[in-house]
Amino acid sequence: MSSNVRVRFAPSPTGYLHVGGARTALFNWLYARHTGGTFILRIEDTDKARNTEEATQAIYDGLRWLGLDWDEGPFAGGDHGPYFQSEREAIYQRYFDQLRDGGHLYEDNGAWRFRSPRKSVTLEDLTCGKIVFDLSNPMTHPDITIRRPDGGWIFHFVNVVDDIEMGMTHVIRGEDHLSNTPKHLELYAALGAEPPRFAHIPLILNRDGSKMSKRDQGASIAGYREAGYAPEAVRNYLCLLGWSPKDNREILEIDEIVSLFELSKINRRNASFDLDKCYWINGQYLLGMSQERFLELSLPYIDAAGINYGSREALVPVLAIIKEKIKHLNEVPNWISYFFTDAIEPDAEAVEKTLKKEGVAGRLRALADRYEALDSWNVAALEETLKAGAKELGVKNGDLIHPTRVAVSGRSVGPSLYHMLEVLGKERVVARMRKTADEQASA
RNA sequence: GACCCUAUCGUCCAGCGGUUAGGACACCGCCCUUUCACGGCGGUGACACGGGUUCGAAUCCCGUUAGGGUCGCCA
Repeated sequence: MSSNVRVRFAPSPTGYLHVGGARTALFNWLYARHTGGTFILRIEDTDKARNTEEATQAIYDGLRWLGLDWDEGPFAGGDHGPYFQSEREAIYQRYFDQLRDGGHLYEDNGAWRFRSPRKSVTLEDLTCGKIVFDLSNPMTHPDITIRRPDGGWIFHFVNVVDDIEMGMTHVIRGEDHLSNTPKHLELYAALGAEPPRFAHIPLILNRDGSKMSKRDQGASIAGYREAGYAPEAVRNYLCLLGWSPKDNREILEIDEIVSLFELSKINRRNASFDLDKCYWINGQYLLGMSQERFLELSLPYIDAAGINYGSREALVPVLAIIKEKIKHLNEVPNWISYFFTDAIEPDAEAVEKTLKKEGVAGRLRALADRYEALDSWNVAALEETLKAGAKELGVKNGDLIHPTRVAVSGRSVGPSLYHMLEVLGKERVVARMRKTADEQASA
């Protein structure tokens, strides 16, 4: 399916990729993919003083991480370039001349301003509906500046020019631009251009209702990667902020969201960002994803932690037993480290609570002996042996389970004990149990 | 202040003239499980307020209030 729909994400590289910006990009991308149109990335770097290379990179990284591929723009090419406003000087000059020759501009202290026709402007917004703006009062709606005394261009002008030049059919942007739209409409009219259709989407606020800014928790897209979120989970959550499939489902494949997505179904209310919900969705994704995907996503965190796992194959059974236990990928290293080293650093609290008990050393030795004698090393045999051992020793199952867990992993929390023992292997399990028993006996 | 947008559980969404106002997160119980999670069952919890319209309003209209946005030689 293809269409003539052309939409764009036009960030200004002055900070990091923010969830609000990512959501705007996402909705544009969804609409392009839904309609079979074209998604364009345009970098609005007209403010030389505030633009940075890192911020531009963060935009690329964030969009790629979320899987929002663009069809035209930096790296992608396209025949409507260049895609950096800083490289479009000649185009702006041409449009500027057109406006000036048409008598729409006047100079004011070296800056150039656009003379508003001072009429009422009607916007047929695809998500907000029909809105009429009365721009007749110059006190409340002053003429906009389009060019600085130093020759630099102002957002309103270059944004409109580029949307004309790049053939945009729809402009999907944050509601913070809603009040700017009548000015843009005046510009389109003065330039004799057909304006695109507009769709203003609600803003994302903090839990307390305040506007989300770069400093707020959860604001930076890069932060989600660092915190161990799966990109598909964050993307799913972002889709739900202002849009829904209308049938109470929340975890949806992106392909299905693409097919269901429509601008008219976007909410009108600002939404506040709920980190708890995003966290839960991430857990759901981790739970539901394939072992291969889990491995692929976990690897960077494992490598960063410097765990010497040998081969990917060695990682597979270990990751398989912790996958449903964790909610964040950055927890993976801590959950698997003791599978790949004997240099365990025991958790002091766990040792104190479960190992510093009367008779622990003896019980560990007794179970270690039984385990050593085992012919088949599997979950069923391990469980059976432990329970039989507890019976013979006259203790509760827990009196063996907890010390064993701490002895072999150094932690009180981990995967299912029997699965953990199975993957660890007889040799290491027996050795660690005996070593711990010796330590406790001599302590 | 002017203009614009918005108003359903604490949060995110359903609802679009007649529902015991539904789901999810969070929270609180219970079950499962001698770890931690997952899962299951149940519970607390909302139509901002005031006027209309209508036989009947969460749903339509007006006002008030509240929140957000815009009013830059930022984008």
